[in-house]
Amino acid sequence: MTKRLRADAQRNRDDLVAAARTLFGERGIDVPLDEVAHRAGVGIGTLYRRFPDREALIEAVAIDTVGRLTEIAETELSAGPDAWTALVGFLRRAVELRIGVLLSVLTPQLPQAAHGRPALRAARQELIGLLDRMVAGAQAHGVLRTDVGSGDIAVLLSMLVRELPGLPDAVADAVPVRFLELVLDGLRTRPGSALASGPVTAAELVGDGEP
Amino acid sequence: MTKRLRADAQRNRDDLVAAARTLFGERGIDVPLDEVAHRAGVGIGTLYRRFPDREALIEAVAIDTVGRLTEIAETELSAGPDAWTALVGFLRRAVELRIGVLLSVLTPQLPQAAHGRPALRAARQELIGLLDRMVAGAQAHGVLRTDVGSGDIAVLLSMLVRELPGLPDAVADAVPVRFLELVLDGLRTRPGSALASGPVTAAELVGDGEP
Amino acid sequence: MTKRLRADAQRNRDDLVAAARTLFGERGIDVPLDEVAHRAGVGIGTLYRRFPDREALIEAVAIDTVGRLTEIAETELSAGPDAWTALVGFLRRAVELRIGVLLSVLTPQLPQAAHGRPALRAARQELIGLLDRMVAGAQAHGVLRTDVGSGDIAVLLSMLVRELPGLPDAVADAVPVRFLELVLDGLRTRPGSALASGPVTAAELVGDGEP
Amino acid sequence: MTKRLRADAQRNRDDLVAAARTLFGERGIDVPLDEVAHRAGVGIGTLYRRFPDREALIEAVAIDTVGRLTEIAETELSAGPDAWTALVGFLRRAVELRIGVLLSVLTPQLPQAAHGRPALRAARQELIGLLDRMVAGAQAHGVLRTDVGSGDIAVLLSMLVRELPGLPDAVADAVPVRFLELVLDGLRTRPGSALASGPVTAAELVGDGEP
DNA sequence: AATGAATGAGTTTTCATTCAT
DNA sequence: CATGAATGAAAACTCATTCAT
Repeated sequence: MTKRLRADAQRNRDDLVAAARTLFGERGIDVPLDEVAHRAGVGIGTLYRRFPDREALIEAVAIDTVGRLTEIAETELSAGPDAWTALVGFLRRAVELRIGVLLSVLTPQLPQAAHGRPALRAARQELIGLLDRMVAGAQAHGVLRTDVGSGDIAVLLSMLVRELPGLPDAVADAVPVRFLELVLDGLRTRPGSALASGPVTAAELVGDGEP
Repeated sequence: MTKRLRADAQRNRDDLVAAARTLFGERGIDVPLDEVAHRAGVGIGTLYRRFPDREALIEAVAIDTVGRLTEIAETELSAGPDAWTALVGFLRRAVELRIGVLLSVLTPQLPQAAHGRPALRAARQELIGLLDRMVAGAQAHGVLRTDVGSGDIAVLLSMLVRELPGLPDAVADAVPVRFLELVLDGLRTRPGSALASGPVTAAELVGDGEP
Repeated sequence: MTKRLRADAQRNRDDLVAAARTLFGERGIDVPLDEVAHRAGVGIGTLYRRFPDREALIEAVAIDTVGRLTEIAETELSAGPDAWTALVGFLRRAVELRIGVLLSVLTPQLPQAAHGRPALRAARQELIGLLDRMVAGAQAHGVLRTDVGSGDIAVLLSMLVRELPGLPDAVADAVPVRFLELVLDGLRTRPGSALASGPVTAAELVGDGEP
Repeated sequence: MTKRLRADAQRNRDDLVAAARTLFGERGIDVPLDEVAHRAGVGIGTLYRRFPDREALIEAVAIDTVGRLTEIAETELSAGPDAWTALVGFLRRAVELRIGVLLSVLTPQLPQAAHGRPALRAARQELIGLLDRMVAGAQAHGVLRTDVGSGDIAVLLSMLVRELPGLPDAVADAVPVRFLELVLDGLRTRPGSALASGPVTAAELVGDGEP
């Protein structure tokens, strides 16, 4: 890994990632980096010392986000009575916290190079493994329809938590949760309904090989 | 309305709106207006003569989009055997054509002033009326769950057709259709499942009075 | 001369000059020509048909202005009991009407070429002759100090009627008249006071030879 | 005030104001900001970092100018044997240096907001106080006519030093000084001559309260 | 290591001038 | 002749990135 940062430098780094996560969410991935630095309470020079360009900052936010999701997935899997309960719990908590945008949304915006950076690949691989376990388990129990895959779950989550700018606040707050429940109803096995195409696996999403 | 444009000027205007629709969709609402003009095959000056600023162009695209949706809704309502079939047809065709982004996504990005411009309000009002008819009819027939409203439909459509940048092409193409079917399964009346909050009407979305 | 214009074309031309005179005064010589055309109630194309470029329009306004001043000077000279009275009357009426800006202010802004255009030269020459008569006469009578010339009068007038942007309306209205009276007091012969430099003749102003 | 700038930044700022002062004078308030930056020897970005828009730069030049006038007035008042001498000295030196344009000319061109900015108001207030002292003193001694006020002096100065574009250089150089002397002759108390309207105070000019 | 100043390329916007209708 | 649409060069303004302090 990289050298351990001095304590204050580490704090700055964390503040920058937090500021970026918030502003990327609120105002889009194109916010002036000046503003990210300012919200983090540091100078623009400090931002650039820590992240050589915008891409590096995006990657850091992506890794941070994937990490949060992984934690949630682990907790739910170990706590829950079965895979479907864990999947539902995972989605509800992620939606609640509005985490997810970056898994498939921002991450792929990164230019080729960044895409395959080891740190991000590794973090992603771990999350994908957990998603696959939840999906496979829930399908084995017969409660999750079999024409969806872990990739569908990942995209779904990204879609649900993405900001829809301009909605009245009350609606914007309610929508992700409402739609998740709607979709959960649609995800449950039901006789006679089938999607035209086959399941999308998480691995397909990131263009890697098999997990 | 405003004075009728000369034939060639009208053609240019149409080309500009078409170019903007495409580019806004492909590359985001921030594309250089230069490129919009170039793709429309006119000079930048012509763009600015017709649309005094980016906002005006966005509004034009928004009105255009709402108009397309209205047409589809009218066709389906008059052709279909019942309201639910019309609603499903409407959503399938809109998703197929990837129309919808602007109803609740771009439109609200407009600054306050533009928001209430008569032309846009009027177009929107008409579409909302049709959505309400489809929703109310399908609920009367007992096939659409009663805890969703026309506003849910509008937001849903916007969400489904919004570009999720960075997905592999195959996935990006399949996702909106797959998810629509999933959600349609979730939308059908089913015993014992209910959303926590009440229906969202389309009127709520735009901050106008009652339907 | 140029060919006589059709009646409506002549009216358009006059309207354009009037609009330009007003707008040049109010907003400076750089107003968009679009606005001049619009205020005159014609299309921009019409403006350009009549005046090939901004310079030509300025020249037209200049000639128009010089003509108005000439008329006033002639009236005062023929009506007044003596040259000094005529001079005072000329200045008071010109200031009252806020005419004068263009004599030495706008005119010289014209590029070389325009400067010597026969029409403007001729008009100017005529006015200069009248100014010289008034000045020489008033000095002969011993009432006008002899260290000023007709050029001083011309510049003075231009200075007095020039818009001083941003003054409260009441002040802006009062100032030219107040200052004219102040200067008239200063212009009267008085023992013991003399300007460091000699009189400035109107001919010097326009860089022509002797009249 | 605002935080102290770094030494080199302060130097740049000063250079920018100096360049703007010169170019505004020579070529009008509309010179391309590019050229201001270039003459100051910095990039356009530096200009915009320091002055967010043209207006801010104008305000800075205005404050600078008012400050110079204040200095001159203070010197003359403390050095001179009496108020009239101080007033004459003040006007002669200001005219000599061609300072004054901005007091009533540029300053008021600023949009409403800028107009009342504390820094400019304060600087102006100080100068107005000095002008009032000179005027009142000279009138008390019976040498300055009583139907003029400090506002007349301010406007007069602005008028005298304003560039009259297009005059032959020799004339343009001589005019302000010549006319000042003429006006000084008109300003001296003289029996039987009175202005139609009352004195204009400097306070009236800027729309503030009483002197 | 942190800071914020400087730079200049990229965009937006305006407007004089030309030209098709 | 009149009109107003189209054009593109020029000026305003923003922001990513580098660098001196």
